[in-house]
Amino acid sequence: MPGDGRLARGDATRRLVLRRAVDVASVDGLDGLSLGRLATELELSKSGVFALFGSKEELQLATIEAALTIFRSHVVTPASAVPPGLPRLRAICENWLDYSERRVFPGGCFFFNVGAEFDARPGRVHDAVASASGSFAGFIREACRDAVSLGHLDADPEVLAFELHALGRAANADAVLNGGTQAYTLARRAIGARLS
Amino acid sequence: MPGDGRLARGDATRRLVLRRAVDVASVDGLDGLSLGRLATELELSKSGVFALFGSKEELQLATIEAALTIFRSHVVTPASAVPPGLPRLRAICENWLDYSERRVFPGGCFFFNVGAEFDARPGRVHDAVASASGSFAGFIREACRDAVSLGHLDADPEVLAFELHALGRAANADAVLNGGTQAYTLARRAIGARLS
DNA sequence: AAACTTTACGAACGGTCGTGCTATCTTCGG
DNA sequence: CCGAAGATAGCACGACCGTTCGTAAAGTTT
Repeated sequence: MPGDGRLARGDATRRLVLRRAVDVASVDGLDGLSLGRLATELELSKSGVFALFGSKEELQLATIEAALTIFRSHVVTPASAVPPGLPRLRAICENWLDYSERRVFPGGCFFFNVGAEFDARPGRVHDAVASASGSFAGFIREACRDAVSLGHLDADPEVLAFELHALGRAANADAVLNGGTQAYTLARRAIGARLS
Repeated sequence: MPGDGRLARGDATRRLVLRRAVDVASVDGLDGLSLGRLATELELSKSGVFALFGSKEELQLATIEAALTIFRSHVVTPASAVPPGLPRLRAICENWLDYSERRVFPGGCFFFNVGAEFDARPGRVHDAVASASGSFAGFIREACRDAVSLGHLDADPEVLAFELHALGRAANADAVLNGGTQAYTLARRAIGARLS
């Protein structure tokens, strides 16, 4: 019986599909996702993939959720393990730049891409993206507040959080668009200047 | 005879189509552009619109070119008219934030959106977007170099240019995704701190 | 006025999209 | 060993996609 906490068998296929879906979406966007393409690439039937999610929108939402899990495991969770204040703030920035630079998603930061894709469209997908993005922004903000209230830094925490988030995203954008690693170098220098 | 420098008369329709195309693309992306949709909305025939450009890719490239003209007229050209150094640098930032905040394109900055859309895909559209984005980044960089060499500021001009560009784009991204104007306020505070 | 080019249209094409239905296959409790 | 239930496949649908072709007006040139 589903819903009793045990894994349904179909969860294996679901995971397989979602793993591919996040990679595809990071390059071609959540609109670039297509049931037929996923099915062909994974040698499944289109209707089988469809049945796993029930609608394209549900597939998109599940893809966001899957990407969020990966993002958290690379950036948020390890940073939460280091002491609050400046050390944690540094860890967040460095983990995020690594996450982008190592291309955990082949198209660069998943949420940067789908955020730009859905920023001006209404609907559940927009809301999910905005919520994920806002949650990470809040995480940075809290770390900045800690660093300031612990006396590690002297700055307006709201502005500082905005700056750090901005620098990371710009590095991702420039590096993916133009290739090379210069953008990460610039971002690290700017972040370093802000966190000293 | 075409190509002799005079305007073909079909340019009126072409302009009409492109004006709509940049608006559509700023919200739904260059892939979200469709010949049929443009034709329906403008009460033209699909084949007529198609014939104006010859292929969808050419339509996308022409749309980028049209957006570039609008962007320049709002941001680059007026800033070029103010004295080089710090005044021009301030003008660039303020013009850009205004351009984003006033929604010259309904989906926010056109090049932010299509940059994120095509950053990881190869092809002529990617190259055109990268070139446009890089050209504006170069414009900021030059203004930063001027400001430093004129003694208006003391900073690494490369890093400063990266920071300013990053802050603007982040303000656009956050404001379009979440609504409200708080992101612009934060960006203006951060930019003001950098330019004093 | 005749010849020709430009501009736009309408119909049709092969293809892919998301979405239903129906059937087959696997799995597992009784 | 059987039957129920879930997972997957096969097939068909209507809609929309970019593209092609033939053609009818409108404008220009001779």
